[in-house]
Amino acid sequence: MGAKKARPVTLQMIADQLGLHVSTVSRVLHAKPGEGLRAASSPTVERVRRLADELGYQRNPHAMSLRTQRSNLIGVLVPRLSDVVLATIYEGIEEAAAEHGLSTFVTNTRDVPEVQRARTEMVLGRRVDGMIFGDAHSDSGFLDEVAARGVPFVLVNRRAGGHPAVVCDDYLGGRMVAEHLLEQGHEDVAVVAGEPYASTGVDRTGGFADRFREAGLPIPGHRIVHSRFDAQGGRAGTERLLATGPLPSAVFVVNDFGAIGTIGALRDHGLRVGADIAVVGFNDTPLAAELPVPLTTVRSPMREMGRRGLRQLVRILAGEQAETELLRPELIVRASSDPGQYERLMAKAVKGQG
Amino acid sequence: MGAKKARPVTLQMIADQLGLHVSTVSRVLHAKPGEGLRAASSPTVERVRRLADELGYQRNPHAMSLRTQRSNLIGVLVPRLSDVVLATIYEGIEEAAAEHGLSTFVTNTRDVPEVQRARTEMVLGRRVDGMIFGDAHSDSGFLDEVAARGVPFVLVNRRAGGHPAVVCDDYLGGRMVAEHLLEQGHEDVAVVAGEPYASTGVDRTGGFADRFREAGLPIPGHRIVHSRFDAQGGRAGTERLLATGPLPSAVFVVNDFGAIGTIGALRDHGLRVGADIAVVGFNDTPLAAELPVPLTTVRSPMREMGRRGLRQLVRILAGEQAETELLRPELIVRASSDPGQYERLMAKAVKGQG
DNA sequence: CGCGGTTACCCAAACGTTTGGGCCAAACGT
DNA sequence: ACGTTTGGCCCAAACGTTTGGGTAACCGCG
Repeated sequence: MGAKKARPVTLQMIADQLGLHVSTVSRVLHAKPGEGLRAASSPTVERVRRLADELGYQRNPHAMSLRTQRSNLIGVLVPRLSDVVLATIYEGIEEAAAEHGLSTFVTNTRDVPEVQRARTEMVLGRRVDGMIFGDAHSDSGFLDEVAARGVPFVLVNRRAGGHPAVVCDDYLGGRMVAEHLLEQGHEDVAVVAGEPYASTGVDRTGGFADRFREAGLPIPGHRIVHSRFDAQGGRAGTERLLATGPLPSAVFVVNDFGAIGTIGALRDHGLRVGADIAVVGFNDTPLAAELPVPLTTVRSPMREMGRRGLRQLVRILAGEQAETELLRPELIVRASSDPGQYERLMAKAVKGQG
Repeated sequence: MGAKKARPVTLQMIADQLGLHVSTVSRVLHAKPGEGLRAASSPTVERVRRLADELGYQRNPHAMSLRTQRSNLIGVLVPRLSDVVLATIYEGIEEAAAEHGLSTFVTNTRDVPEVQRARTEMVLGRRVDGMIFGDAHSDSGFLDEVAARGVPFVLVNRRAGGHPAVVCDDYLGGRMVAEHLLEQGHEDVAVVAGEPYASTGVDRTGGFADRFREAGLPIPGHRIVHSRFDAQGGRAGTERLLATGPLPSAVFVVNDFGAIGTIGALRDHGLRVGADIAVVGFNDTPLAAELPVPLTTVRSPMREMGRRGLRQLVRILAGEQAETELLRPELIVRASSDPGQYERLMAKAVKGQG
């Protein structure tokens, strides 16, 4: 392998080759249109530009960051990237970051407070310009501390303590689900509400419960259980629901992956989702539509949330005021809670078999 | 907001406060055990250490990288983080990186060659010490170019062109699936083989097909279709399979998410997975077990793959020889391809209903 | 011809580290 | 007593940029 480790080309090299001073080259290549006017004559500019990309010049970001005290780096904390919701939000963040010439730095905290602290320090140690937290805990004084230290940041997906955030209107989403189930005539419903420290689950549950209360059907406490946000969590939560009292006619799981666990648990109990019991999820994860009984769910604009989160952070970095954004959710009704669709599904199935 | 943006503490500040020279402080704080012995007297060392963490000193990574020409940064390219397989691998990478004092830098390429190139340049522009590719295309001269430039890298998940890689033994995994289906007496099987440029799908299909050929049951070409690696891809591939010729008795989908699409398509055709047709996936994604009819699949050590990938890269960076690793897969038989389990499932269901 | 204003540059300091080489004094060896 | 070691530190250069401040040459103008 003739793998030469050629020393990268620097401004100095370009300057020497052209008989110019390094500062001139710097201005020619990097000065913003507004200020670099008197940098060099246009033939010189031409020569510099040509040589620069002939040699494949790439600015050394470390030198630049050192000098300017700005790294163009953003730190992103998420509970876990293997959660498709956060992964998708991150895709949005990264996309938008690239458009702004920023790079991102993402790390998993598993929703463990000590890890959040440790990773935050680590990321800050990397001298990022700002942070995006996708793992905010609503109780968290931690974020207040971070804010007090003057670190610019925004929250995405979950809100907390009035810090600038870009989230889905989870409360509204919850109400939409309630509205839908009420229309279907459900009166005895249950909620698998997710982790109590995450605003997502709490708000969704809140909107849902409020709407039912308004309909004169308040949801009793034992019909609301907390659980982890994954399939195992949904399964465990559902088992607890099934263990206490009679079967509800519908269950709202605040997250699609949880809903899959719920579906598994119901199946184990011999219950047919869509027929014996309605199930509704949240997020409209790609596989919701592909499940054997397609899942009713609320579509939240995940990628857009990431994009806007980054945009807000950029505004903060520019010294502007950030504003919390509430993105609009959309209810997607499928067979898991719609007898009409369920019927058609089964009809097709029977025909296919015959 | 009393958000003071205190200038971070530097070696210089510590040195001044202690009446020492900055180089002494540097050696005290950062010299490796072997070489820093004669750096300072132990009382001095004590004083420096104490003051450093009293002031909360954090080494400036940009200055350090600039000086040492080493960034302790690793660039990671994946097709998409919203694919739980890659996300999990990345979790492993990140975990291991943290243990080695490295930070990672991950970005999505959507398997689009131009994006791969562009992102690679971008990441290299950030002066990473090495790269991990999770999106290798088997045809790719691109990786050869990268190697020729002397960039240290390893591949994970997919192998290509003899470059150092850490992958699951996909060929063996495919054989295991074939073995299992042969035991169940299947003679007419089909494969949804994924993207032709990804070694994962190709190898899995290869192992599967070889085993069937050895059993005297070669798989005809029209029984193997290519498709994207997600649910939509699985669905589309399956539709094509169903459109051509009689129903196979089993279908091997080289990826769990694809399998979900397959299940959706079969359901639309009125076919009961596990009864009318067997389905097998790959990767043992968390939801495979939770599906209404639990999915037989091959467990691949994804997180471990990430960890080992990073370890190999570290070895390369240390000047050692990297070696390609083949991780052992494990067959997980569930109801989607096991009549016994399927029976029990249905029995429970009926009992639950009664 | 002197003068103000451009134009087209150069200079040098600074950002915070790391690191090879000094230097001085004390301890040691003979 | 006199070299030699070694402990404990300091010096200064270097990494590649950015940026506020020159300055020399030239132009137009009165």
